[in-house]
Amino acid sequence: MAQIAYSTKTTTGTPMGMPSSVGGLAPLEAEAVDLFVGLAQVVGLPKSVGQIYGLLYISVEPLSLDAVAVRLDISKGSASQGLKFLRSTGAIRLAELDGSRSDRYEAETGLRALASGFLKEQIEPHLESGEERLGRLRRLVAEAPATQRKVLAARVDRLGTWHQRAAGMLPLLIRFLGK
Amino acid sequence: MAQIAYSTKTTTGTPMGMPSSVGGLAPLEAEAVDLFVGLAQVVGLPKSVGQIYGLLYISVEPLSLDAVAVRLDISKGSASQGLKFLRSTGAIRLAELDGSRSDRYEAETGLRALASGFLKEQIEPHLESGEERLGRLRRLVAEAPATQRKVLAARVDRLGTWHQRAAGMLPLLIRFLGK
DNA sequence: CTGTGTGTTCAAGAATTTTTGAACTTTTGA
DNA sequence: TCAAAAGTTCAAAAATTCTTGAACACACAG
Repeated sequence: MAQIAYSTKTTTGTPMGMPSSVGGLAPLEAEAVDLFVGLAQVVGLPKSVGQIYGLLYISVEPLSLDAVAVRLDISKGSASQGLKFLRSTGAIRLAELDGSRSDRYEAETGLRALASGFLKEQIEPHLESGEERLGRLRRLVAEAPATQRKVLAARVDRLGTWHQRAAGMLPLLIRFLGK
Repeated sequence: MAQIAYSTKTTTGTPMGMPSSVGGLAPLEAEAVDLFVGLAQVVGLPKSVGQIYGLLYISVEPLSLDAVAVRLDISKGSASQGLKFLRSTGAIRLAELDGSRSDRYEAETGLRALASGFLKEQIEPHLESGEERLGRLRRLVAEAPATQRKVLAARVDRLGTWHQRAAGMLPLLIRFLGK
C-alpha cells in the first residue's frame, strides 16, 4: 500500500516523465513546456495555460497568438483564452511591436510578479469570502444546543485563527519571493 | 469584460454561496462542510474530501465511516477513500474507541499539522522532480545554437533560482503556521 | 467600401476526475 | 467456526473541466 489516492495526476501517455507529446518543438522548448505544464497542474490551471507560458518563457523573442497556437498544436480558441488569462494574471505581457500587424507576447520572468499575480487572483478572493463565512458560523454557534456551544465556539474560533494566519501569510510570501 | 477565465469553479446549484446541497445536516454542520468544500477546491482536492473533513471538524464527537457516509449522503466507497486520504495526510486521526465495533475518526485541528501534511504530500514531490528537470534543461541549453545560448542559459538559471526560493519557502511556511 | 489578417466568443464534443455500488476481504462476537 | 458488521477495492457511470472550431467582431490597407 504505497500509492496514495488523489496524489498522482496521470500524465497521459509518455513513459517516465520524458518531454511529452509536443509536436514541432525543439527539445529544449518541449522540456520547458513540459515543466510548466506540470507546474500548472500543481496550481490547478489547465494544461494549455502551462504550455503557453512555458513556450513564451523559453522563447528568445515574443510570439504571436498564431505562432503559439501553431507551435503547440492547440486551437486558436485555446491560445486566445490562455493568453488572456496569463495577461490578466500578469504572467505575460504585450511586447513592444515594431511594426507588425499582430500582437506579440513575452513572459514575465520575475518570480515576484508572477507569484503575487497568482496569489492575488486565486487566493485573495477566497480569503475575503472566508470572512463572511466565519461570521455566519459564529451566528450559528450561538443557536446551537447549550451543551455543545462551548466546544463549538472554540472550534470556530480556531478557524478564525487560521484565517488570520493565512491572511498574514500572503504579504510575507510575496516579500520572500521578492526581486 | 469582468469575468476572468478559469477563476470561477461553478459551485453547482445553490444560489449565492449559501450552505448548499447538504441533506440531513444541522445548519451549523452544513455551513462548516461548505466552508471546507470550498477550501478543498482551492487546493485541488475532491469535494468529498472537503465534506468529510468539514463534518469531522465541526463534530463534537468522533464519527464512524458509516455515520460520515450517511450524514453526508455519499457512498461508503467515497467515504472510505476520503477517510483514507485524510488519514494518510494527517488531517484526521482514529479516535480512542471506547468499546465500539467501528473505527471512529476525529479531525486534527492544528493548522501546523494540517498544512505541513499537505505540503509534504502535495508539494515536496514536485520540488524533487523539478531538480531532474532543471538538469535536463541545462543539458539541452548546451546543445542550443550558439547565438541563443547565452539568453537561454540565463532563463534556465532563473528557473534554478525559482526552485531554490520555493524549496527554501517550505520550512518557512511551516514555521509560520506553527502552533 | 471591401477583403484579409487578427483576435474573441461560446456551444458542443473530448478528456479527465470523481463518485457510485456491488463484490470482496477482514474483523468481531457469540 | 460462523454470521453479521465494517471496511476496501475497482470498474463503470456521472460530473466536471478543458479544448475545439466555427461564427462573429474589429481594424486596416487597398
